[in-house]
Amino acid sequence: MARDITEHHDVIPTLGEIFREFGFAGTSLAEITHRTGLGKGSLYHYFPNGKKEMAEVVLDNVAIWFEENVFLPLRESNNPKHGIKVMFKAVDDYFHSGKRICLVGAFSLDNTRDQFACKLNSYFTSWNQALASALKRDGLNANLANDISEDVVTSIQGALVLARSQDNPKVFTRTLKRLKKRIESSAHD
Amino acid sequence: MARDITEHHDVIPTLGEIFREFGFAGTSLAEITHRTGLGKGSLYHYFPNGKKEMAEVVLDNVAIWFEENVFLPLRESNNPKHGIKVMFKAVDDYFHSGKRICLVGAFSLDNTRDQFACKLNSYFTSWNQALASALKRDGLNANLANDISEDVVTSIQGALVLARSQDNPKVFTRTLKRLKKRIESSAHD
DNA sequence: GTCTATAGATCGATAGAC
DNA sequence: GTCTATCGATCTATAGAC
Repeated sequence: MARDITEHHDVIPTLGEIFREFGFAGTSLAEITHRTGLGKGSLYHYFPNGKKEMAEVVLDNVAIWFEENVFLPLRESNNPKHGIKVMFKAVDDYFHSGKRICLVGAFSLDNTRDQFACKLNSYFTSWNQALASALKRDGLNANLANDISEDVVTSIQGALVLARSQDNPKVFTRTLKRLKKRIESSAHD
Repeated sequence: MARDITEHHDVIPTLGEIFREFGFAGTSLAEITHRTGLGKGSLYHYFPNGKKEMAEVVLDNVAIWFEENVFLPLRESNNPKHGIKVMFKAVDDYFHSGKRICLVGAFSLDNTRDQFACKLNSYFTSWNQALASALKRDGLNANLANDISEDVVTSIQGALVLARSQDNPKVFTRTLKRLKKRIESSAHD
């Protein structure tokens, strides 16, 4: 685990943005020293296991953010409809309305996946289960809730891919709108 | 453009699989020489511009495959319903029922995107337009056709991300099934 | 703690023999 | 055409001064 770097609390988000931009394999320590302003000595002081450990810390922080801002509201909101609304707002903010990619999705696609398999897996599993939980509490039967939940999480990931490939964030915002509608209309089935 | 390599027609698919496994930045010429059995001299003879040109040729081949096996049936099938059926079958085959990722999607996520922006963009645009065309000919109004088309292409990409991250191809096959149903039911609105 | 210097491996790409 | 040898750059990681 990385040492305490509370004095450099801004380093972790920066690392995240670098990994988003270059991918794991494409990120070099030279780029990291440049963007963080920290020399290699400092970086290895905080992250003795180097680049891999930096990525792990970043992924942990992503997980914490989603746990607090997305999964928890979905699981524990008294009003599940409100929890879902919170999710959509948080997701739209987090991904900058389609201009920012999902690090977990990006890491999932090539063989860097193998190094972080557990974290990547649990991110999507947690999201899926939390959303399904909210949908069930909202009155949907288990099968339909799981179905819609997988559909939503899947579509969000795909929309981030398309938005980036087309350089058009609106693909993402359109998808979010479509998904909200689908959830609303499914409640009346 | 790469020189004629008809005598090594099996090299391009191999290159594709390597890029799928390691990503563009993560693919080394050492790995390529190892997996293709060709020395660097041969590789640079066929691909004077090196790794980037190899990726371009691979992306071109992907585009050709989808044009022939997916986009063309969607656009020109006398029976649009049949064209859509062909699409789902071809997609399921191509992505090995969720065990194979989409190279275009993978290249879209990090900054390798910038080098291939045009090819990545046109892949998704062509798919979207071809599917929307089939849906319109099947009787849907333009707005709904575009909506569903974007939904389908997006969901397929997302499903490939999730299937890989969860190491569970069934996420992909479930998604295809869901999308087929959605298209069927939308025809009756 | 943070830096510079540098090791040691690997990178993409080229040269030139055959 | 295909290979080996090798260049110069860049990579991750470490060592050690301060």
